[in-house]
Amino acid sequence: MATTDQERPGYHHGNLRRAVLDAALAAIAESGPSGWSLRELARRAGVSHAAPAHHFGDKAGVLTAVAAEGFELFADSLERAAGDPFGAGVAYVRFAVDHRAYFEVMFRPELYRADDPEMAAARERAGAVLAASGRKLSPSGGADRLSTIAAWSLAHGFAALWLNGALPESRGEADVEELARAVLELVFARPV
Amino acid sequence: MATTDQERPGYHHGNLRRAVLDAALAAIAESGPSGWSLRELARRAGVSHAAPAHHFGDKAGVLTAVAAEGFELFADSLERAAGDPFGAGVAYVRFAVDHRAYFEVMFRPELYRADDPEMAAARERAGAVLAASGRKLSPSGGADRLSTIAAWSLAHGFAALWLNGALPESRGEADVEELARAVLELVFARPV
DNA sequence: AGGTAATCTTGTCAATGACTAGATAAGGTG
DNA sequence: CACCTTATCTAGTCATTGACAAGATTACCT
Repeated sequence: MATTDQERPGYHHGNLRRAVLDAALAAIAESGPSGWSLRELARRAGVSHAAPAHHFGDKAGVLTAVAAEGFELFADSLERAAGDPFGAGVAYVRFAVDHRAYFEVMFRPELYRADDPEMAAARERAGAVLAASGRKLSPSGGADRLSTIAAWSLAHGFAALWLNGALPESRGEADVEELARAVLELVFARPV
Repeated sequence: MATTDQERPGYHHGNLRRAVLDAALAAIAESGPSGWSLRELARRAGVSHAAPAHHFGDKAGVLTAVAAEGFELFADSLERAAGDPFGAGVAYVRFAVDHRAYFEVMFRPELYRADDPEMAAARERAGAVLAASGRKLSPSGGADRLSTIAAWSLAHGFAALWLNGALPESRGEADVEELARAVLELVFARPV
């Protein structure tokens, strides 16, 4: 998200892969994961319309790279919040809001190549961190899987509803993190 | 979802609007809300490539109609399940799974005209039914709004994760309704 | 019967995704 | 330094698409 447009001297861009990814993230943030064209990314990066294909193959390739990078960043965020159990839930929501472009791609596998190895590895890393955080919510045995699903669904649903504007609160000046934490505590602040 | 392809005698289709909607629903179920073209819908309905435009204007118009119809059916489903409080949550998830094509459009307002009056009315009806169901979960005063958001987030998140295959359970032979009910009861089967 | 509006067709245009062939540069090896 | 291999990028092409315009056909109403 840094080196998008700089003077490009010669034939070779130097960092086209990064530039296209950044252009894609900007475009997704502006108009969703489908509201842009490969050729537009090429224009933004100042290269010919077919240049991005060399790095990503096709449009799905760009989105695969976005998802892979997204899951890496997501895992990092969740890890940093591994302290308290609510922290992971809050971090989940915060990531969705702060890195909306990544988030909107990550959980829409029909947009990209879900069998991409690099992407799958990143996704599994995030999944592992998530599962570890979930386990802290219910040290009891037995209902573990259920309460993990519950916590995940709660965080994911809140994030999704917030992002698509279904919650009236998201159109006011409410603070996402505050509200998310309140909801999580309401549900999980008792022994489960 | 009935009169898709029948012998079309003359110049006029007779029920093109319905036919295009059904074709859209089938196409969405097969390849998502963006994996098809207006012209393909026209081909499926057996009309010229520009015929659907008369009824829907453009692609967003088709998706607006899908969303409107979806919210109507959704409200119906929720109303039928208004008996027990968990029923609404289960019905939420069941609708998402049984009417996936509708659901995948409804909560993606960037795909259609979110200010369409007919669509907004249907959405608000569904919202009202949902709020009424949520109120039954917490007869207590005070935390009402929070627990409504929690219940909604839980059901929505579970449905979303199930649909996009993020839950390993959704790839096995697990029963959605059973699992959804278990999760809902785990979270809300105690005084809130 | 006649007119009006709704419905559908044909034709068109710029934009797009995907592909091909070829040009240019970078890096290593001798 | 010359050479070669490979990565990177450009230019050109094609079928498809969304959107629009103009005109043909039909239904409906009086």
